[in-house]
Amino acid sequence: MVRPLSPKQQEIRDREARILDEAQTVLLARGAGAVTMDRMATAVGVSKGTVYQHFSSKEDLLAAVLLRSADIRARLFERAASFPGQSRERMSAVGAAAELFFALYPQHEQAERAIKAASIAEKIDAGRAAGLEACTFRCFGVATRIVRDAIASGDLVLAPGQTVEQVCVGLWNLYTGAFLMRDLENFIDEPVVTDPMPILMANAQVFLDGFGWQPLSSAHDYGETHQRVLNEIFPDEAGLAGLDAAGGMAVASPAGAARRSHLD
Amino acid sequence: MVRPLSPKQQEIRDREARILDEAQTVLLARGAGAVTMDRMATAVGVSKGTVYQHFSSKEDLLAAVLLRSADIRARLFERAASFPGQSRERMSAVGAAAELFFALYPQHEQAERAIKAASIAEKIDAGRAAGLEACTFRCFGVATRIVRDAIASGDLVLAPGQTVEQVCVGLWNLYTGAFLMRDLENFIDEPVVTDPMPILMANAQVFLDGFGWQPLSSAHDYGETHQRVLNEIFPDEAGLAGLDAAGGMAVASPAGAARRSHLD
DNA sequence: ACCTGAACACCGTTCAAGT
DNA sequence: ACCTGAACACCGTTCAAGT
Repeated sequence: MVRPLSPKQQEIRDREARILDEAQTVLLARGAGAVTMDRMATAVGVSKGTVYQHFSSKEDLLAAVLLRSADIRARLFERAASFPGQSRERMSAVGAAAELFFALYPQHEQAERAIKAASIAEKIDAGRAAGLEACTFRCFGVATRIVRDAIASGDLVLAPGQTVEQVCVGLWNLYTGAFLMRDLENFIDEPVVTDPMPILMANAQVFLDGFGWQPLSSAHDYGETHQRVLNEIFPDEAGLAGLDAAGGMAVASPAGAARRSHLD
Repeated sequence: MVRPLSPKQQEIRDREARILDEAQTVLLARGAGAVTMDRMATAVGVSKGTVYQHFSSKEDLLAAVLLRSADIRARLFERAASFPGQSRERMSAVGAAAELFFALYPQHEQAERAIKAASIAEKIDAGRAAGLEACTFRCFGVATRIVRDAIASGDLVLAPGQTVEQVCVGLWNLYTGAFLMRDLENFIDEPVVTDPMPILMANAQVFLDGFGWQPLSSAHDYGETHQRVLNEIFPDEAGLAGLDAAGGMAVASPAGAARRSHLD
């Protein structure tokens, strides 16, 4: 494994990275529909046939792009879980990681959905598909361990019939639902909702309150925890994402979230 | 308005309905990607040009299909809200309506997302686009009124900073997140989650518990309410959807939901 | 006035011909 | 062994020519 690559191998490796970078850029800027094999080929200065030597289909190329960001997400989750604090603060830190990831890669969820809908599995390299699933598992694994810690420490007592999985799935659904609502707003003149993101932060806490996970949001300021997570764990990423880790108004506290709506 | 249509007008109307039916069928069976203008034209026995006299683009055609089902969803919500019972039971009835709709039109959310992502608004008839938004507003309106009733009756007391909109958005996010997770499972060999739907029912109740909406799920069997809603309000639709309104095992109670997972 | 189907542009994918 | 670009199939969209 330590053997250096031949110049040829190195060139091929570089080219693959350049294709991935280009695809990532176009994906973020203009969506999965704008990632065409032609565009990738000319942008990188090779022929279409060469692109197909790296990726067996357009879906496979997108899967490769998503694999990189899915791995980043899993790392963000893992780092968030290391936040020193009570179990519920650590889960909130994972929530902050999820928002951070969405701010950095808003197209991820949508694109993953698109390639899965469009492709009979054979179009995607099996290793890549497995890798993508593995990243999701890592994210669920992080959350699962925090819930277990909470139970072990007595912060959380599940009612009969409630499961660890249920807590994780609920949070996941709440977040993905909000993210998807958020990027739907891009295409609508009159948005249905004021701004989904601060509402999401507040609702995640309401959900955990529903399980009786201590300390309840009435007894602890999770908006402040969120701020500390950005400052202490993700200072660089929060800056990149424009989330202003320096504190202040940029991130609303749950209590201040969602003040008005044209439905009220 | 009472004037009868000329035979020609009638023929055109019929043809439009047949195109919509065909598109609906293909959408449900094989997804938005399989709805091609060619297929629609030959299925209905006209030329492609004629299809374009009815719909200005593929996205416009899909929007017309979605408009019909969006209207059905809004009606389901409105009927659910008429369930005779306490405010939280009525909100649970709306949840049942949402699940029913998803069972009947699993492609709806996904397809609405697809046309909005793919189209610079001009590709969709303005009236249709407005109609689609109006249906979403009707759904939020139903939920908003129930939350207001709950506050008026004292069943729900919002904490400072919490809003009516927040409750509705949270439920909407939880449901759409679960639905999207559910139909992602179709494309994966090893699903991440046992079965998202019973977990969703349980989590919606946890979320409402988090607001302290009375009676809490510990004091009332909302699984039974769900069953009654299907039996009394939606007997026909539940049959169509295969949800077995007759009661029994087909719909899990929150307490019985989500018993095992390979992460546990 | 309405309908048809050929024609065009675009994109994913393949492969014979080059080096 | 690797790369190229012409060629093919498919799909959305348009429009000149028919009725």
